[in-house]
Amino acid sequence: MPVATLLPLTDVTACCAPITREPLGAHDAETLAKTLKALADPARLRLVSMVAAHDGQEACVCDLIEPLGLSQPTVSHHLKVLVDAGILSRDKRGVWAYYAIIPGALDALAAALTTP
Amino acid sequence: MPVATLLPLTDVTACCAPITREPLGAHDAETLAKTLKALADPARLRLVSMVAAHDGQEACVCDLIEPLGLSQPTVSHHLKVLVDAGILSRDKRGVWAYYAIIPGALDALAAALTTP
DNA sequence: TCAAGACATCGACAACTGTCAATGTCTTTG
DNA sequence: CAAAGACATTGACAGTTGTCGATGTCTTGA
Repeated sequence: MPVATLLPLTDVTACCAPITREPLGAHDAETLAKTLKALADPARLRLVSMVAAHDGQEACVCDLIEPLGLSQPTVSHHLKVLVDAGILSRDKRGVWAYYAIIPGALDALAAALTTP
Repeated sequence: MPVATLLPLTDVTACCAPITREPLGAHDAETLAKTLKALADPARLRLVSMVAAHDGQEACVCDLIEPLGLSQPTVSHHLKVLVDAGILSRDKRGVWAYYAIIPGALDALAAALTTP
């Protein structure tokens, strides 16, 4: 398994200048779109905000299923999308998998959307 | 035709607190997701940045087709999605339709993603 | 070693999305 | 009025996505 696949699929942190500064190249647009797509879903937005608001800024899947109102496989799927996008981190401790927001990820995304 | 459909389909400006402050409600998540979905496409991201970087912060469809490399109907379609999401405005002058970024729209979106 | 439980993965299916060719609408100009 | 041109709309199609039930994997505790 190549190392690259262990890294976030989309690294928006070092992606591109704010989109209102200069025309976005095709490649940068693809990268930024992938990250935005990961966030552009009601269930995933709620997951991110639930994780952020949880005690210790982390939460396990079992904390998220019931308030979200979706099945366990679906919640796992959404969390995987967010991890692959570099928005959440996953830390397996014992039987539980704890998810947390990667510091700076959302800010980097926001920065790409605005004029500084 | 009810008046409501003339307004932006998603009004993220007055949508919700930053998603990292408190768990997002189902309705707010839906609203925010709709706006993000509008932006979460490479072609539309490039359109937004091309419009922003164009002379006078506005551009007509004919300015955008060739650099984007997509067909005219497809470009029109993407522009409509962005207008419906409240990100771009459309101003028809003569034969041309000029699109511009609605001031504050992207900033409101960015603000919803970060802790202030 | 076995049972229970937390989580991930798989397979399937309906719904949605991006794209284009063809066509329609409306404005300008000859 | 007729022709040309800018843009929107329609219809169709392939590809993607969100969801769930069923099943697999791994850890803990008896």
